[in-house]
Amino acid sequence: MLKSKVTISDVAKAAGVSSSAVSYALNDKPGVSAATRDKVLKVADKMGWKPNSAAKALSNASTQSIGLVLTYDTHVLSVETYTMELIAGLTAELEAEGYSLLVRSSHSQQSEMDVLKEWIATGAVDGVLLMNIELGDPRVELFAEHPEMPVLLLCDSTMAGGLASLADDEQGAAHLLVDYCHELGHQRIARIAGPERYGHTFIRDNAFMEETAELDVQYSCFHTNYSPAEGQRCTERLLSLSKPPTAIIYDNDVMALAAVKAANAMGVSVPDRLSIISWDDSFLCSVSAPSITALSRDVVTHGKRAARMLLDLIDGKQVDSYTEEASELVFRESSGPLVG
Amino acid sequence: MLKSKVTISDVAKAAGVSSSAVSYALNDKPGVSAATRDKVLKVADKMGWKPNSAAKALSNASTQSIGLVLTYDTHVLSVETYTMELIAGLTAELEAEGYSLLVRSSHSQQSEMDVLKEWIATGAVDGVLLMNIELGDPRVELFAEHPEMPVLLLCDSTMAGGLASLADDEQGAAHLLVDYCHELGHQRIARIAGPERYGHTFIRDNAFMEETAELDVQYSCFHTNYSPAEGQRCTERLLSLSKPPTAIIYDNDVMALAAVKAANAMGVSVPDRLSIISWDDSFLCSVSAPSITALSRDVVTHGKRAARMLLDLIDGKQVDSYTEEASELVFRESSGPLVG
DNA sequence: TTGTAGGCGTTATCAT
DNA sequence: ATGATAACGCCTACAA
Repeated sequence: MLKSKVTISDVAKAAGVSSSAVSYALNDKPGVSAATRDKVLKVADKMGWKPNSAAKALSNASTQSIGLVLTYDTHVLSVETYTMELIAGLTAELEAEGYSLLVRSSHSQQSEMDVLKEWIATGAVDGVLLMNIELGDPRVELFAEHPEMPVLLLCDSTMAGGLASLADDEQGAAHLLVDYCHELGHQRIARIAGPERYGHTFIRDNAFMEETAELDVQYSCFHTNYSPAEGQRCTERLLSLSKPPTAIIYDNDVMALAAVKAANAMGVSVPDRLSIISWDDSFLCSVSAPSITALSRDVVTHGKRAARMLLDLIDGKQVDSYTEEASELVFRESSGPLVG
Repeated sequence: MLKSKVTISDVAKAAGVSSSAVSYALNDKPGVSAATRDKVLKVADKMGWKPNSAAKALSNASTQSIGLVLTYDTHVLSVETYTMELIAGLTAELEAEGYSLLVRSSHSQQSEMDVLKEWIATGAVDGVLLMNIELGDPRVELFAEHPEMPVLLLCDSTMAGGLASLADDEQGAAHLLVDYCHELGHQRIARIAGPERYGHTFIRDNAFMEETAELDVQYSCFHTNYSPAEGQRCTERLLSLSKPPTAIIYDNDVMALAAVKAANAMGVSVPDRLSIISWDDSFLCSVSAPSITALSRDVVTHGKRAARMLLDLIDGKQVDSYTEEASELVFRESSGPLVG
């Protein structure tokens, strides 16, 4: 029966060696003979020794954990699966290194800053992951001032202020989407975007303007708070125009779903008169009727890569900012050429 | 400019007092005069002192965190929002106490056990939350053997082996569902359940058998892996019977959604010929066409209560097992009396 | 009321 | 190669 409090000096006593010999043996470090190492390992195993994380952290300054602050309100969390998939990817990759994910939630930007400052000051985590970077985000400046705390930003490198970042290929995605609409013959396309303050919205906005200008396609854009209600409202507004767009791209899936309903209610048939495309793919897109064409990205893999990069940063390795391969478009029933 | 490494003795030196005086002052403990306390607090604040979490943990045996192991595979995580909502509730409640949620993932029951044993042995967390309890779950025994580690089980108290638990009112929910179907005039009802090994499936099975027997309603049940594919398959099988059920209850929403499609494909109109009800409510149920009647529970609040109970356990308070109020049924388009 | 000293478990620095 | 010993930062008897 293993007692739960076996210390390194207990093992040392039992094995008849010093505690430093035990430490070397258990950490696979030189400075101890093979015979001693074997004996120590055997004894430690039999006694059920496990390293005390607090003591290790105190002496090492290594907590074996990375920090993530959740800022989404619960309404969004109960609709979107992005964060959960990201966490799944993160923890899966961290698991292999024995790392944990330390999660805190915050109800405001200020309280998130407080948590981050606390982490920096107390060393409660070995590294930090930042998501939903905004334009002029104070978090970027905070970590720029504290290079001792490894940090990875999930955003375009142009917004990372020189810090390491991991981004989706928004430019490539915009190209894919606009090209697809253009090939289907759509001349007026619109986009219902997320909040303007988010960095990735900004990047998408630029990319879309460029791509549509290139192909000489008419383009308009509304910004929303990602809610189905706003998705519906903007869709109705666009469809009421004398020359409504014939293809609309939505920055998330719930707005696209709301749009399908709105179009139906207005008697605009999808996809014959209107193509609806979602920037985010999810189960919702495939079960919707009609099912929704969507840009699919592998969020779990994204999370794994983020964890890998952050672990490398913690290891002191050189880590270059990275952009994921362009997502792929999953063709479903909600999009097609104009009919009639 | 605050340096990030301010220790308690730095503050003591600056304030011209001893380190113990500083400790007392900062922790609001007696043993120091009001004047000294004020001075210490002022100096500590000016120097930007923050307690080093590792040192605190080492001397206190308190890590200010609770542990949660994610075992769901990524496929399930990308479809269900339950876990994310639970995490949102947990972290929201923990936030107030300055606690964090420590998340690990595991790919097997064995690896989850390893993580839990590690937590118990190293004291990496102050308490543990266990979800998806199975019949004869080894985790229950593990924590029964380690009463020094506070633990809360999200399951019926009958499966908790004497440990503290927080449960949904499955009995009440079953009563609600069966009663509703019976009042609509359904005489043959079926249930497409989750995996038989889960404790809550077991509890639901029993409750359903009792409730249907009570009202003399014919009842049959299939167990699945929660996937839409199995939801579809079981639905088709049931609808092919010479005397098919006229109401089917699904243990989760994605199966209910798949069922709507399956019924449509077989020419069985919903709800005129078949009522479809989901045990779990989510955004999916409201956007489905037809929208799906569902049992709605507030998972975020559930998570908050779980965190509260676990914090109380950590505080050494007496915590009684608790069962949430029965969920409520949200009436939508997929259910109704038999027509024709 | 105050300060000193010892312990928490580990790692790192010295001697031997 | 090995074994004392000193950090790491905090808390808490205990002594002054």
